[in-house]
Amino acid sequence: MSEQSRIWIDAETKITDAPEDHHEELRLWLRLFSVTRLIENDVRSKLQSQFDVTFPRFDILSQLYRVPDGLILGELSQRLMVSPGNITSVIKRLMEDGLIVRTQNPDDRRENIVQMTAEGRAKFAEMAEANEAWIRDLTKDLTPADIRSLQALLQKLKTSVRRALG
Amino acid sequence: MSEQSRIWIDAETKITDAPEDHHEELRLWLRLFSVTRLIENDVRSKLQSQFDVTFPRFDILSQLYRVPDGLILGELSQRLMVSPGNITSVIKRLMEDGLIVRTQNPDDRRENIVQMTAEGRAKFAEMAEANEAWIRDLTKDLTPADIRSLQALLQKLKTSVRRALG
DNA sequence: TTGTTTTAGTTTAGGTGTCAAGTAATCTAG
DNA sequence: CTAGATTACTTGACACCTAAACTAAAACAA
Repeated sequence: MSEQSRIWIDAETKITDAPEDHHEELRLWLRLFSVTRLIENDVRSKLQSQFDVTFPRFDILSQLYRVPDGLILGELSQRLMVSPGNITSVIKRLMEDGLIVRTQNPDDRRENIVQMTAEGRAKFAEMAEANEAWIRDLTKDLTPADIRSLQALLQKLKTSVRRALG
Repeated sequence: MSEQSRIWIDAETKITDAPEDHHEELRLWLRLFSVTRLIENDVRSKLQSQFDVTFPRFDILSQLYRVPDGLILGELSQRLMVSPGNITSVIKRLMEDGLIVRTQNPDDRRENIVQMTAEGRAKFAEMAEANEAWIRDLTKDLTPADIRSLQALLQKLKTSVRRALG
């Protein structure tokens, strides 16, 4: 097998090509997963090389950027869909970098609010702009109508998943 | 904020609701990412609790299942879109579990072919069936037409991404 | 009030992920 | 034939990630 042809093979390429509808949902999931990973890998490597920031840190910053009053750690964990135990350590490193601050809520000392520093906001603004340009570039073969349709269908899928999860 | 309302907030919910088309691509990516993570988290936790297998191991097994002759490590790495260094350690553990075997290619001793054992095939068949049922359940609010449209649009997106990546 | 339960976050153990540097085998140009 | 590339894979350092067990604070209930 030539090197050139191998590049285009991935997780969803090789499944049985049965015309019956029985496996279409699985095929859909495999494609969803693979295209997401493809984009995520590209974004991650660009964030790393151009801004020396990891994808998870960027993810946290983008949440906090839109909420100047900050978020409780648990809220952050739910929005990012990652475990609470994970947030703890990533937050610590972002604090060490001076990009966010953390304050205990005096009215409920269990809660800790994190928010961005001015430095964090400035750095994130730069990254976000680049990120948006990357995404526009990656999606440039889609028409506005494609994007609207995809958006709507993904919303419908998400609703379906959430309903199934109870 | 009530607990009930918080559950439904996540990465793509809170972005600015500007009606201009300028941020639609980014919004699309955020939704794609969040719905993928939602499904992946559910599948991972079910694989763990019901079969004591991790998502990455399942991912490797599902590739090997369809290729009885096995795959070279590098091919596996490309298909799964993960780094070669990663494959090494996951493969080692799958071997220790007796689910796969590894053979050096005598014609090119740099290459190592991995393939499933009978035990691996049997265990995977069970998991794959459960997995397909989970996915059907998660997607059950989508019509066959929805699924076909999504499939086609994701294919178009993937082509766009691949073209952009060169 | 006081004992129980719930909630917010941390810690630990272990698996997964990248990148970069390293090794061994093969290829290739001269 | 042989020195320098290239290819396949491994290793090590470090970052993420989850689940489960833990601590501390607050809420609740008798």
